[in-house]
Amino acid sequence: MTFRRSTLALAILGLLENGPLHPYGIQRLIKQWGKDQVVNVGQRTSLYRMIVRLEEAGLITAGATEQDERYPERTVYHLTDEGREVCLEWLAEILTTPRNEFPEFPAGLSFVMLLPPETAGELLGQRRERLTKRIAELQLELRTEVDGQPIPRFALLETEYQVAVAVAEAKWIDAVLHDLRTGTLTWTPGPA
Amino acid sequence: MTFRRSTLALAILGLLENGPLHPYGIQRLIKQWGKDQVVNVGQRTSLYRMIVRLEEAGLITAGATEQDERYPERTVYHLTDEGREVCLEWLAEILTTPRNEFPEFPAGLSFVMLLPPETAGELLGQRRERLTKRIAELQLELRTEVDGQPIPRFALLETEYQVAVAVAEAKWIDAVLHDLRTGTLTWTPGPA
DNA sequence: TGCGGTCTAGTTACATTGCAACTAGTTTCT
DNA sequence: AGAAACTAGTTGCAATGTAACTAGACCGCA
Repeated sequence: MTFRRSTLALAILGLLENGPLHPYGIQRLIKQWGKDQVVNVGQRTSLYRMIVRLEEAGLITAGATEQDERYPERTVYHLTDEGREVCLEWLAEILTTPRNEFPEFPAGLSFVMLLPPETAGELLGQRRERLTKRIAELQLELRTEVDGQPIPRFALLETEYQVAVAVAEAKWIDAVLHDLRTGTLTWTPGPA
Repeated sequence: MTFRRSTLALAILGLLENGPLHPYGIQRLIKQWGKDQVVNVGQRTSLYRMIVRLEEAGLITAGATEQDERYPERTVYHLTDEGREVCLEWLAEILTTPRNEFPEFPAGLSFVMLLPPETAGELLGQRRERLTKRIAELQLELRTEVDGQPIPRFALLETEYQVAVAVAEAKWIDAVLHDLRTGTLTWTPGPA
């Protein structure tokens, strides 16, 4: 019964290395640290369900239920030794092995020829604009300070990476837009 | 009842622009055109289910069932006008709007600080090697010929894009590896 | 001619994820 | 006082992913 790995499970285990925490606290922490950019915790449904499954699998255990007057009781979870192990294993696999996750943009690209080249150009132009904004946002994040101190670089690697990739995409689109304008790249629309 | 978009659904509609086809034929075509790099058709389960749902939604219709002596009967599907419309709408949204799909590598990166910096370096070094191979494979694909003719560029945009992104990732990793070696980037392992 | 391997063409079952909506109390702002 | 936003979940269904199983056809070769 090897537990199937996922970014959500990794994030939960990873955060619990930091100390025991209750579900809502995990979600808040992910958001506070900006990790919600790389881990999907939008709907808490998945989070709660994942926590249950992790407990069943023995990777985390429920500790005392904290009782604050004004909040409903909150069960605090701890990382088990096995959980710690699994977390590091996953980390190693994820870092070493590039894996195709079928994002939608390349899939869309592979059907551009259904559109007239001018339309394709307009659409990609819009994407280019949005990418510019996104890059600016990410770069802002790289420069944010907490208590007057910049965040240490090792805690921002994923953002750095996202910038690198987004910039590469933007450059590639620029090249394509150029070739569309000059007519170097063109096609007759419709089924190949 | 707007049909939820997905790369698989897009691929099916997109391929049917080309002419009516039976399920297995769709899968084969996706593989032949190398689109299986960007559209997940590994298990046919999803494909068959998607076809059923697309038909229920009226985006495709079952035509005659082709009867070849030696094969089981194969129902041929056609694109409907609505299907054609939806396909183009999706294409426009996909091309214009960058969307976060939470790949696992950045998620992993955001927990590197749990590992000792040297280990992180080794793991990323392995990734770098595999990326090199992957890039070579993709570039080979860009240069393949069919009947002595190179494939037209507009049919290879998604591969071009994948190369651009993979190269950017490789360069970023190189920079990180450099900074790890020089000690510019470091941290003390364990929970932050 | 029989054997293994591969291709064609699916189905069944179960695990996991994602999305939407609903409950219900609390704090904060205006 | 009322509206918005936060805390802290639950329920239910739709969609996707993963594994494994069936079953006939074809292909090379020993």
